[in-house]
Amino acid sequence: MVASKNSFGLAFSFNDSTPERTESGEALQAARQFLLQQASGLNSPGSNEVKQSPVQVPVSMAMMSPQMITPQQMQQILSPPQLQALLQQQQALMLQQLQEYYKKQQEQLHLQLLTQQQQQQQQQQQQQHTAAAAAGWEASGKRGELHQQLGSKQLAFQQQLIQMQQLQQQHILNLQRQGLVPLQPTATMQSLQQAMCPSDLQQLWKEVSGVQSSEEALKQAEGLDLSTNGSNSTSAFPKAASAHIPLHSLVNGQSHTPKRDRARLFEWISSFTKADSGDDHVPLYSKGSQPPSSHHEEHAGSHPLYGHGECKWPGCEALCEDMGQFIKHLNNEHALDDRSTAQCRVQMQVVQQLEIQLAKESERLQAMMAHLHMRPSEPKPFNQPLNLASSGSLLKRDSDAYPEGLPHPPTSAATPITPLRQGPSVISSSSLHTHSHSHSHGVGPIRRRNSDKYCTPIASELAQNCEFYKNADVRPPFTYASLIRHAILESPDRQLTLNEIYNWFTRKFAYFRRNTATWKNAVRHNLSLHKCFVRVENVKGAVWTVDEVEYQKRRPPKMTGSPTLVKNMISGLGFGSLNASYQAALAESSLSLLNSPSLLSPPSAASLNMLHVGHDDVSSTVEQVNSNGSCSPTLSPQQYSHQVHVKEEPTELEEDSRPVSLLAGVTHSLPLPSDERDLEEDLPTEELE
DNA sequence: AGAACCATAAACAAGT
DNA sequence: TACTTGTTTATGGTTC
Repeated sequence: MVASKNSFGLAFSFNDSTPERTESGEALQAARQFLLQQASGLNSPGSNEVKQSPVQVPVSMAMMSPQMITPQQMQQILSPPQLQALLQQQQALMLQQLQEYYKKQQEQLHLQLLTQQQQQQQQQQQQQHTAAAAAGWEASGKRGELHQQLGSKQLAFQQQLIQMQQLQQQHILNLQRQGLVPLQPTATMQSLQQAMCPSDLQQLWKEVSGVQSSEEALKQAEGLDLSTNGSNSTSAFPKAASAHIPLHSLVNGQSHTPKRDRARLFEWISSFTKADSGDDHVPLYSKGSQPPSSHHEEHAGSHPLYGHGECKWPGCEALCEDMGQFIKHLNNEHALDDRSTAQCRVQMQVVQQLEIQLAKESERLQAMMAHLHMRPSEPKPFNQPLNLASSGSLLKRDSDAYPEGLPHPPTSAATPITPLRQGPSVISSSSLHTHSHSHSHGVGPIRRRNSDKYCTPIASELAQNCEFYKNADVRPPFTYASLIRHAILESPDRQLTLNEIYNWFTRKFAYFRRNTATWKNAVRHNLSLHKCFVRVENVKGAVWTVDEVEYQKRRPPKMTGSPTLVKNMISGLGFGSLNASYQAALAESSLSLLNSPSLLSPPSAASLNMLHVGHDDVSSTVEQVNSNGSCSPTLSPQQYSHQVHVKEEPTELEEDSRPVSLLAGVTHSLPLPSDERDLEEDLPTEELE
């Protein structure tokens, strides 16, 4: 007997053979893959409903293989606004599928209950006849015995069912935590409630199952430990459902679980947990990577509980050759009894709980997006159609397609093939590179190549997204060495003290405002390790300079020219916990790689258009990012050709430069928060409205 | 499998 | 003494 507590605090227990595969990380990965599959598989056969989604994913994303992605890569390859765009698309997809899933479950419940109601009536009639014919004492005794056996089975089964439901729920929670599942209390919850009215279902259940309600089953059904997700929510949940059942009762009940049921349950659970371990299956659904709505049951004459030749009753999966056999199976194995009704109850509560959780996570997501300035550019719901890759307007879009004040969805190296919905890749400094935007996002050949020798991958990326990095806690897709070099070259004297480098990091990147010990150590480590960084003694101490020759001697990351790798990187998604270290290097190099005309036939990302072909931000100069953090064009560092000399006190001009809200546009300003929380508090809440 | 690269952690020393 | 700065080593992850 193993009682464990998962990462979400959901207490559940398994018998000895508990498949402990629901590691959250794997689940997240599976969820990401699922989302990507959904995003890229809109045209896959069978996804009839999803296919009609107005949300579309750019071909550049759809063509990518989702299996080999790393979320961190995705985060670093895609520019932040592109991440946002992709996220939104996938959120929309996920939302749709969630809704369909709920509808499906409701449908299943309803149909099953109706079926059982009929069967119940038949059984009652038969029992009446039997009781009349046989000795009343015998008949009732046997019935009671059978009932008891069934009840004990049910208890254990229900417990495991609950656990399974929790696993199921956790998958969704994971998705939600990742921000992959958009939760919009308004439209979403309305539609969900339309699809699933708890009171109606409860009433329906009462009508159908009023005869044999097992008290234990009820307790278990209602005893789901909902503390993790409903603890602080004002849930409209039935009061009984909020009563928590002690863990030991679950455990005790477990001991009565027949082995056969356990085995089946484990099989069923495995169908979810398999996805966690990297399978290309969807955790949310019992089989395959498509939502249930896209399977056979959609066909005429099909049954919501029947698909892939097997029964889809929770925990069953009995093989049924045809519909007739399935109906028989349904009536025999899933007749109206305590177990079935309890399962229905569980299912109802799971659905209800999901709704509650949906609302909560929706609020959280919106708060997160508000904090990150990731408001969708329009007042639009997530499932608002995004610009299509084939949209010709994209190719013509000028910077004024995004009026000032609106966030300019930036492009990034992640969209080498087709444009995303973004126009200029500038988030905040829309005026900085407008001249290049006008044509750069067009088809490949028009890219503005090296015309600006100050445009390096890191420089252009930072120039365009400096406000984003400044405010969003997103790890910049560059190596420490590149960032250090950039900081040094960006300084007027092309030299910085260590402390000034620190300040530059914290100034430019919200990400580096925490874990200071870690990244500062890394900075020092890089300064010492790389020959390209030269320490120059000074009157005031030591400053660090860059030896460009040495810097460019660095061996470029070997991923150059590997479309597969690039593809995999691009197809990544999410903000997982994968190794972020090498991702930066890869992303960094990919920036330049993607600049290759051969790979960028239709260059979509304006930022790409300014990239060098070098392996890194190899330009010996630095682009227009001003050292005061204003991202405004300034003198080229090359104009500061004088020799290294004593540096002045670190300029804190940046403290005065007010980060521009990505949402409000460049005209707005916010005080630079010393802490992300400050920023969050400062954010106008209506931005996400 | 190994090399190369990168990030992270940590120990250590010298200077302030 | 405490902190900063700088060096070095070790480890783990990734890709080619």
